[in-house]
Amino acid sequence: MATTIEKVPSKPRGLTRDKIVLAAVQLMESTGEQKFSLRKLGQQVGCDPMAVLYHFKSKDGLNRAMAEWLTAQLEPVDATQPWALRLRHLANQYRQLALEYPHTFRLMQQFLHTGIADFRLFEMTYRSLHDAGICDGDIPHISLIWYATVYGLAIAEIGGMIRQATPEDLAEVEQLPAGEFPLTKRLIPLYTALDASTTFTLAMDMLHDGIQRRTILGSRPPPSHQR
Amino acid sequence: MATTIEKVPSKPRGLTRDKIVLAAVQLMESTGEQKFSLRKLGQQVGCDPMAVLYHFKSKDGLNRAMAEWLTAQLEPVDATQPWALRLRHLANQYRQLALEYPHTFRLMQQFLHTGIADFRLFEMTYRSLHDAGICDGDIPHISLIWYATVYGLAIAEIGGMIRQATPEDLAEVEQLPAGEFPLTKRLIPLYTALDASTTFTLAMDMLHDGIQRRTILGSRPPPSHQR
DNA sequence: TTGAAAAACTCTACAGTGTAGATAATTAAT
DNA sequence: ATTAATTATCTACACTGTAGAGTTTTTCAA
Repeated sequence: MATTIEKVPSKPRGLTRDKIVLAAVQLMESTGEQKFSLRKLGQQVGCDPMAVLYHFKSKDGLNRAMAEWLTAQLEPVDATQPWALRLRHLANQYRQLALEYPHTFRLMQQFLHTGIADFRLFEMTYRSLHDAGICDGDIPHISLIWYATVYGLAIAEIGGMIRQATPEDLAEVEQLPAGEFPLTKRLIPLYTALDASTTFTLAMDMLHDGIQRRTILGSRPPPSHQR
Repeated sequence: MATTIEKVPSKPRGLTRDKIVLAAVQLMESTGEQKFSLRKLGQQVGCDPMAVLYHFKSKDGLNRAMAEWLTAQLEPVDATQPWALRLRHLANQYRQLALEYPHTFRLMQQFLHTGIADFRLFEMTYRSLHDAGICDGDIPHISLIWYATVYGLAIAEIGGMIRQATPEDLAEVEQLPAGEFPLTKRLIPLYTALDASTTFTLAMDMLHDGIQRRTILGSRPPPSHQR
């Protein structure tokens, strides 16, 4: 069933897949996922809603194509740079993409295997980890961890988990019983000045340090988790 | 607008909120988010669909309550254990929850602030990080990173990103041009024996090692990221 | 016990959704 | 020019969340 190369059946005239996808992404970002609908999309691109459904078999198919488009926006990293810089650059691209297309980005969670663009990115990640000195046996685990972390951070940010505390947050914490939540009460003010990009950078630095530590040259004493 | 303590308006008879939420979670897990509907839920609990909407103001409100219920399933960690064990235990609980309620778990992403149950968990995390020796100024960043990572890993697993490679995957990679994807082709067989729980454990170990390294006692030479 | 206010629940209706199936318009190929 | 295929539209259907009015049930004071 392999989703190999789609044999483009020669598209004569009218609206192309690309135009529809682009309009779909724009609509998705301006209305949000809830309000998004095929009818509105059809109205936007000036065609019957069913035309959209002809090009992509279903709404699901359209969503997949949108995710694929997003993935394609990521540009390849410079292979001459040191591995850590490459991963940092790639991670930042993911974050930027999430911030620019927050609603569409969530689709990337669901449709991970969107096509060949993914393999391009995987290969880049594998290459970086290999250059870092990670042995083949560990690369699958670590590349998955890397992606899960980047996605997790990006979605935590656009989902509102990583954000500055609002006055409402402060008021809410204010009402908590002091005895049970001493640290929450002490720390909540620090959230008012939180910088999300700092959080992201710190997270990736910690992860990359951890990766380096798993290499032969990376650590003086072998890691030896205490358990 | 603080979501403080809901003043229960004395529920006389019939179906309680709890029963509805429980049935909703079960329905969500048996049908998936797409097929879930208020009408089916009403049929399941034996009442008019509008009764559900009376107790929770909207479908959104119901979803929030479901997320809240999930959060409440997490049991407090033993405060006498060392900090790393506590965090590990909590992380594993999250993972187990995600594996048991994959569809409902995704709602937790959207509705992070679900009530007081969250603060209980936050306080536990803060306490662990504090006991680890993290200074107050770093705790917000690191606790956010911790949650983003745990969520990211859990959702990557239930979303199918962290999984063993299928024969279809192998066939798909087989067709890639060898020149451009040497590592992908070399590594893909390793995915057939991938163990997701190992990946999860490794990720959390790396994160916790990184946390320990950020403490005063944790590292011989101060981290000093090479850039 | 009675009356009335409040709460809990149901009914009906409506605008909006994705999409199957038949139809029409356009393009390509012989 | 006549097919045949592709591309786009139209109609219809089952289904969705929910507003609003109506109905039942519970609570509680006189």
